[in-house]
Amino acid sequence: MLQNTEKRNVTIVDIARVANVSRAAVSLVLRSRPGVGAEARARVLGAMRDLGYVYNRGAANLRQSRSSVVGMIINDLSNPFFAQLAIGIERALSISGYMPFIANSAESVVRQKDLVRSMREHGAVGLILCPALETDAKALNELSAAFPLVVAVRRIAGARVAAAVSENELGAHRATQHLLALGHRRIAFIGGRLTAIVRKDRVAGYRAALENDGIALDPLLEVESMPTRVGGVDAMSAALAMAERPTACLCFNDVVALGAMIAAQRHGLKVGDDLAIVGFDDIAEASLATPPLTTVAVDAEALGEHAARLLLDQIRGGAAAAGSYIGDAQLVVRESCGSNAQPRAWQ
Amino acid sequence: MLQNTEKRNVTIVDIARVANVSRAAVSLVLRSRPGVGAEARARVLGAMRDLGYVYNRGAANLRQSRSSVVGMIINDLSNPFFAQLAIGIERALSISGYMPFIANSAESVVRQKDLVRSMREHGAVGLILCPALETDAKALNELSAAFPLVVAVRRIAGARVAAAVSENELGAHRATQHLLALGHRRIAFIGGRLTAIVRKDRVAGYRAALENDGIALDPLLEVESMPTRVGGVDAMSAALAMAERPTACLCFNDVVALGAMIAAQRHGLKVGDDLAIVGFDDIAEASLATPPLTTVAVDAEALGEHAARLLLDQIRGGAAAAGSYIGDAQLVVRESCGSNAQPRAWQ
DNA sequence: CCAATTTACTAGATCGTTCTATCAATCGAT
DNA sequence: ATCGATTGATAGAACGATCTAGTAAATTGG
Repeated sequence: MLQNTEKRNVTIVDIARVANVSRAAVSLVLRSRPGVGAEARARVLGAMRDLGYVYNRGAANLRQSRSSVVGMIINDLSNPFFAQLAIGIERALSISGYMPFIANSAESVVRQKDLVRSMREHGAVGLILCPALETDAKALNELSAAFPLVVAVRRIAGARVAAAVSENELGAHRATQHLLALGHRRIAFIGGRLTAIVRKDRVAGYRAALENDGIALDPLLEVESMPTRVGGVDAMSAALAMAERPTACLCFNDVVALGAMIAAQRHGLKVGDDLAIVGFDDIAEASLATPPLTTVAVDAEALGEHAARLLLDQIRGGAAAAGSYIGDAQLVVRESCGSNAQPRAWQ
Repeated sequence: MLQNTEKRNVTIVDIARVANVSRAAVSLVLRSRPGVGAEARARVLGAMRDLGYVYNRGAANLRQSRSSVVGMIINDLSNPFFAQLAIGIERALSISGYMPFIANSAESVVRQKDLVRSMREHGAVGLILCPALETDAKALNELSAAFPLVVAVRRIAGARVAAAVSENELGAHRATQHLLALGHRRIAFIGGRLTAIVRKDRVAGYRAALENDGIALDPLLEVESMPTRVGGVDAMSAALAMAERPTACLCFNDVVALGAMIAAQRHGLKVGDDLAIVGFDDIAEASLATPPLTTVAVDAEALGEHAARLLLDQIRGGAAAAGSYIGDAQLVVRESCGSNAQPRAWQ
């Protein structure tokens, strides 16, 4: 096998010279277009193999002034829900012929800003963003005006941007109704940041369900935390330190719920018997927890697929499209609110 | 704010015209190099802001024939260990001024191959690869000869490539010794693919520890599976269906161990009392499982950091460097092998 | 057999940036 | 004054692909 001489990488000019054709002919072969004969094509292919040619997509993009890379910025890759979402988006985009690049903002708005800039500089034709907490709506609107953008999972207050999110209010309403139907009257909302719209939506569903049953809201029962496992531990510890403990908790999401379960067990409570816990997302761990976690299922793959579709519409259809997708959120009853075998025994 | 006319994006030529300087001057300002006066620089900066200029890194890379993007291909982003590794690598690379792009091969060698090609085409200057199962060693050697490459976590049989891995054999040895010290004599190795070197190394440590105590190896006790949670469920189910059940299991990794715990609980066994389970990796879930999982801790962040360093050495130092890093693997005793409070009570 | 079409192929311009010269001032220092 | 540095600025050639507009030969068809 011929080795690259290390000083300069092989280009179509080298191929053209070896195959004894013009650059243009090589370019046609590369893109498998008609207009070049079988024997010439064979010579080109042979030369490419022999010289170890690698296509320079950057040069092609420069000339064509369009590329096929799209960016994907995830706020927290260590959260399995977002990892799953990233996988879903990646798959949907790559079967449409786009090359998605994933990056992790780790909930840092400054890192997120750098990443957005970098991806635009690298010629991304669009961006799917799971925005970091405290993302500025104005900056998002400006970005969206200049550039195909879809936000996923989290809407941002005041941002008029295409979005793929889920039925947060309805899902939380269903979960709360379930807890009410089980006889609970003192139900807490555990975790999540106050400023996050997702939390506001879920809290709205939670409050609506309580008020519908004529239960007075207690602000103390809405505990803030980071949307992480340790956040869940903290928030639940705070809730259990209250004078009048809740008997059931709707958690901001599953990782918070898993943290909350840890905290409850540390306090000697048996989740399911002494305390009911509901999560949100239905990540893989939820069904494997002890006890298995009752949660509101969000189909991350579907969310990813629709986010990808919204982005492609925008890329292909100009700046016109700015639709949105709202995915369903169904309650999945497991055992963290009491054994499934004897539901509503109190009725 | 001036809007882009949508037909053509603004370039340094536009900036130069507006600021009344040459392209070269704009380029100097962009890279904040000397050779342009204060007032001209101010005019350039103003024009950039007004026109909404975005730097075209592709064009710059083309001219300089070098870029700052490096690729990162992860075999399974849904495994928190690899997600954590990805985060570690990303952080290490980005503080060195490189722009890492993450992609997920989902254990598919064909997708992995496509991704490698795509990343080279996009001008990546190097690649950190967590190879998919069944990755071909020859292809890897050829790639490494032409291109800075580091494999992380998994070595590949026959591949002479820079690698950042962990003390798999020693770690498994330590874990097995721990189980032996607790009095176990029938110890299974659960999960992982037979062809994976990581598994071979861990099995080697497991066997060595058993033989060192004069315990005969039983091939039936080494159960293969996919290195996933469902793989763990399957493998443990198979192990529990055996005539002579194991009393302790060393699992290929933590996700397998978590799956194994599920299977054990389904069979009515109490993990820690009826059956001892040890994992490998120490992912975040390990300490939060019920019971908390005893495991062999691998520092994913450190592994990522060293993988990044190895790659940077190769990029900067030419093809010379091909060192490797082997990270420590310490046993972390929790409760999945019996309560920590009364260890070795049988002695 | 000649015009019209198709096929195979190519030279040169082009994308947006950086690099290499080169040039005209300005500034000291001989 | 004159020479050499230093500073500020610039024109034109790269980088590696694609696109446009064209040419020469082969094929069709009446």
